[in-house]
Amino acid sequence: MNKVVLIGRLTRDPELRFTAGSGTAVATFTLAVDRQFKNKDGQKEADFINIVVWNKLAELVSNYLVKGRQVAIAGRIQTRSYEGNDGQKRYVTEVVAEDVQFLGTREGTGGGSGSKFPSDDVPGFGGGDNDFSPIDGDDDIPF
Amino acid sequence: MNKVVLIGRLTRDPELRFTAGSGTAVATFTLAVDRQFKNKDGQKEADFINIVVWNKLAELVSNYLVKGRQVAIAGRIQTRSYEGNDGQKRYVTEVVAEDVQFLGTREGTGGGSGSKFPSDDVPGFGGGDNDFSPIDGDDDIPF
Amino acid sequence: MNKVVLIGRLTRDPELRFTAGSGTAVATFTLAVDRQFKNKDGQKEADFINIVVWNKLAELVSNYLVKGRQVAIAGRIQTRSYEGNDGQKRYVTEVVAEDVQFLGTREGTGGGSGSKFPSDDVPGFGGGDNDFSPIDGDDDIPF
Amino acid sequence: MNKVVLIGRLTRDPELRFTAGSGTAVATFTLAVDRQFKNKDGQKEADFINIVVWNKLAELVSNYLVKGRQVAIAGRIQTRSYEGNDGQKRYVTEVVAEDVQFLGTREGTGGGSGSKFPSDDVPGFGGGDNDFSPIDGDDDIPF
DNA sequence: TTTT
DNA sequence: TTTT
Repeated sequence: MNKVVLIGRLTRDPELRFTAGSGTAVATFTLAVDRQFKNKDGQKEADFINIVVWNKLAELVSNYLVKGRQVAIAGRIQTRSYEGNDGQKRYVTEVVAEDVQFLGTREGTGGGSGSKFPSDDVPGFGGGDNDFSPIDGDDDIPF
Repeated sequence: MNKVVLIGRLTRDPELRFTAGSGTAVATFTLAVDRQFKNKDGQKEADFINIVVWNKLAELVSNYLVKGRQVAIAGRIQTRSYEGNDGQKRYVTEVVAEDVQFLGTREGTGGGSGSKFPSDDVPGFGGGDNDFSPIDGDDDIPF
Repeated sequence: MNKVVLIGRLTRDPELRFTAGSGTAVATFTLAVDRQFKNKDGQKEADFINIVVWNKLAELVSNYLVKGRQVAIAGRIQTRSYEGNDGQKRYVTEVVAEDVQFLGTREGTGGGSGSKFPSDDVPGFGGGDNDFSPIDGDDDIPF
Repeated sequence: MNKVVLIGRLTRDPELRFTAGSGTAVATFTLAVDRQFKNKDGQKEADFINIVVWNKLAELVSNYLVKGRQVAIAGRIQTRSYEGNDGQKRYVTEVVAEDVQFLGTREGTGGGSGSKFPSDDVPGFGGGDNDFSPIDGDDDIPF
């Protein structure tokens, strides 16, 4: 059992890549998730959580999400390791998104890098309450 | 919104420390969480997720959990950064446990490092279905 | 372990009551949660889930939420039974909300019954990303 | 977004049925989920949550789970209505299980109705840490 | 109608 | 009795 639900805002536009082997689409971005309580200095803080999305959902995400956009994500925590430049083993913890629900509106985007948000006529994208199908990816990871 | 639920087994006995400032108890351990699907080579894999527990729950965890023990954890994902030995900024992602439910029995422990599991007479520890109160910690982190 | 996360819209304004014994505040409303997949007739459906909120969070909810407002809720499933008018035992399943995060903006409210949504000056209510503290209630239930 | 995670014990053996139309398998049972806190009388209470499982997972569940068995369930809350015997509309809230993870051991079963729990040799059933694939069902519901 |  |  490994279940995660997050609501936050993209800190940058998603990056879309494709695996070397099968050309599977992978999108990555970071989600800023506000903490529930202020810290001892009264500051509101956030956790910056790396998100990975596979397949068709990766393409949707990279087509329609931009920096500043608010989303809800359901998925699982995944850990990986890789060799650092210094030859040291590094460990990475990220969230593999299985569902992504767009929240808020074009107005709430925060500007980012130009509106890639679909018009209200795009089928299935009018309400900000879209929920995409589960995906999964087992390919070599291009990052 | 930042919610996590995990079921897995401790890869080692918990480590218990205390914050410099207020002496708040903090326990840390790693949870091996089996993946749902085998990889392309037919191997069962696991994610190794770092868990942090604060206050009274930290003491319970370090008193009663040992390597190999199965637990369910509810909490939230937290990210931190620190200066590496090489002066480089490193990022850490971990799960702050707010509830811990002990699962399985002494038999299922896998041995670990001697039985610290409480006898069935210890009030509130008989069934493997204990659920502890939420805790929170905002102190300086001693690790 | 009993954890729920929902995102949906209020089907009506919240109802606020107070327990007979201690005068504890309890708010109730129904959340329409869109299903992920259309049914066999191609219709989008929703689940209509009864929500119960206690204490200070009940008052916040009844002060600031109106019909049509989108929210994220974290909590737990609770079952109760009561005697029906016909003397039959009836069973109720509802979600006790422990956190409520307001989503969307005044514009997204759908009007409902007049704007009770707080102005952007109200401390802690500007962004639609407020998350309130856990609450709990063990009083006699006035509904 | 509609996500649920529960850990509890079956109050009875699962019931297996098949839809009229396509003969899809559906299993139902009730899960007793212990509450985290005792009530004002110091009693430990539980919530009794109805679970519905579809397709191949329904058959696994009905083959291997018995009354008393501890499981973790991930899924979603679903509401339905039906006509009561008195012609009145009744509302039902239940959890559609998408993953089921068996917990505990044969010893922890509580007997129920004879051991249907698979031997440790059955592939994929040795550890009590099996996690089955997501399923979904959209058929007419035979209950 | 409820489990350990 | 249901929301957008």
